[in-house]
Amino acid sequence: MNIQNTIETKVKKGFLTLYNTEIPSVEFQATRKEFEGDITVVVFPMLRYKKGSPVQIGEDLGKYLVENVSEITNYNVVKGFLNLVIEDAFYINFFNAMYSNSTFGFKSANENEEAVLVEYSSPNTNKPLHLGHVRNNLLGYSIAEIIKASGKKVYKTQIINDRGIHICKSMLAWEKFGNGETPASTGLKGDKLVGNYYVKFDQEYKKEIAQLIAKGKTEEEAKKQAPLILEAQQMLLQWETGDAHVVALWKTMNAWVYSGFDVTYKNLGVDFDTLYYESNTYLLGKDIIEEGLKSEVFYQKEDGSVWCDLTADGLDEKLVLRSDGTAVYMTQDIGTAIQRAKDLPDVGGMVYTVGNEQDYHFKVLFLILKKLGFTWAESLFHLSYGMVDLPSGKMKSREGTVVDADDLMVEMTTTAKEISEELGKLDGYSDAEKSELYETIGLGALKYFILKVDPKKRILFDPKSSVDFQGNTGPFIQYTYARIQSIIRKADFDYTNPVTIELHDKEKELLKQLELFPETIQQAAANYSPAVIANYTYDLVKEFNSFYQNVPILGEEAQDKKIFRVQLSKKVADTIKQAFSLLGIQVPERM
RNA sequence: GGCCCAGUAGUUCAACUGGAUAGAAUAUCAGAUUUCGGCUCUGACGGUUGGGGGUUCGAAUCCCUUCUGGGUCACCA
Repeated sequence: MNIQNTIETKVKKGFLTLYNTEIPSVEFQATRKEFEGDITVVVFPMLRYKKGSPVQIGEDLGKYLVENVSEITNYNVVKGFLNLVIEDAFYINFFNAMYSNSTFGFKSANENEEAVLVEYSSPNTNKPLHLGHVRNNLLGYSIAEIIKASGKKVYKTQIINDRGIHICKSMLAWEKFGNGETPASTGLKGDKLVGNYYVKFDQEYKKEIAQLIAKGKTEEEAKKQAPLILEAQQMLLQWETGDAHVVALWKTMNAWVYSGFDVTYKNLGVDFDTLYYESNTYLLGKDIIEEGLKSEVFYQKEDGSVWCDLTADGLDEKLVLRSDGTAVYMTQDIGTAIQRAKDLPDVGGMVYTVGNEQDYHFKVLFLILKKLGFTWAESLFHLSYGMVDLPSGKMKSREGTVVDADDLMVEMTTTAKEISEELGKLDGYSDAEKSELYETIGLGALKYFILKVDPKKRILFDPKSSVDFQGNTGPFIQYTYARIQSIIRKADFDYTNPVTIELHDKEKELLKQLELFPETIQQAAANYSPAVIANYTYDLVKEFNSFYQNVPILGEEAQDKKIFRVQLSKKVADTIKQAFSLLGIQVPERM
């Protein structure tokens, strides 16, 4: 069924027949546009097994293939590249086979295969989500969808960092300065309200520090002795001992934040299958330390602290338990990973979507889990991504230079509205339909802009000019989709049955691009890169636009060709939709 | 300072993981299309892949070295 596999087998056989030598594999690539042919065999690697002129070997193989593979009609050799021409019938058959397959390219989850857990988002509950979280969420959601489409069961999860000194800061500031404000009384989103008090704390704290310094303290002393920070620390202790008042306040304020996050997640279009709360997991991991000590993965220092020596692996020594017996971040993460493997027994691998500033942390975490001997520890992946910078520099939440996630989405939607109204093709759309459309376009632009870039690279985000609506952008692709829908609406004849025609060059190119979709999904999953999907989709759209410009569709006179072209257009539209669903981007019927 | 990541047209990004003359978009310029939606298409211009060595049939990709930018090296999370 796959032409490449067929050819590979034949090439191997041909090589054996011609030179009496076996070759383990054959290297392929798409034929460059300037040469005749559809698929290319690279001859150079074969020189290892049979010395000689690559051109001669190419000629011999080409001749053999034309004689022995019915689908190959012609060949030519350029340097060490053997270009093969595939007959139209092969592409037509391929098209007819996949035309009615609505999940073309997607593999359904194999029950026997291990599931993958994808963690993303994982916010603190003391402030709203910002642009950095947006990249995290989009990446995490998208990679989960891609892995799912590649044929694995996926669980989406996040760990909510709902406890700790940072939460106490917001709580304390609200108690002191809040006058009983609530989201209901202020009309603010819960996460925004709580975030304001986090900022408030910092402002007041700074004042206190300044006062103490004026009284002759050093900065370091002042930071440690300011009454507010002492109170916050006190509050954290009370929380840990289960103080009724503090716990009640904590629950109330966290509930506000969660309802705020829910709105943001819904607008972003992301979701989760399971949730973990740090307040439930922060004590995990200690018992593992005991076991690790017995199996000598860890060792104890004289003061009682426990360490893992990773110097043999080129890393440092890492603390896993404090001398007072309390846990550190690493302890928690070890415990949480193990807990998840217990909760979801079919999980065989985990993906952590976390920024690249934690590269070292995850390297250490994975190594420790391996040393502890967990089988799934071999399949852990840190989906590390670069920062999102603004033209004005880095985002700092305390300095108010963050781009808020909610504001950003509103801004994108507004821009989409302005542009769409200018072009005005929306007669007959209700206001509700219109605003839904603007959201589709605005978010499409944002998501595509962020996802088309390799995760590892940092992004410079200019809200004003970076998000374009032309060229390699989400709206450009959405537009192409909408235009195809327009054609389909106008196709008022029966085009359901398969036809056989002679292919136009543009049609053949489009079919080749469609054929790549399944392997593109696999590649994106293997590389943990939504960018692979984004770029594929863009290439498909470009190929379609070229076809659209050069070949009449509804205007074609020959009935069979007309039918085929409508089918082809429809399949392109379906594939765009499928591909975009992997990026979490919707497509409009009209725009 | 040690370790990690990035460096590709003016700009934003690619390059099937070592393959052909490094490709798109954008911007600029020139054209096509009274036609299925003028958010379309076709050209032109634009490159010492940060620099220098090496490995081989062949390097943006692998190795060494060097420069620039970022991150990280807490009994913080």
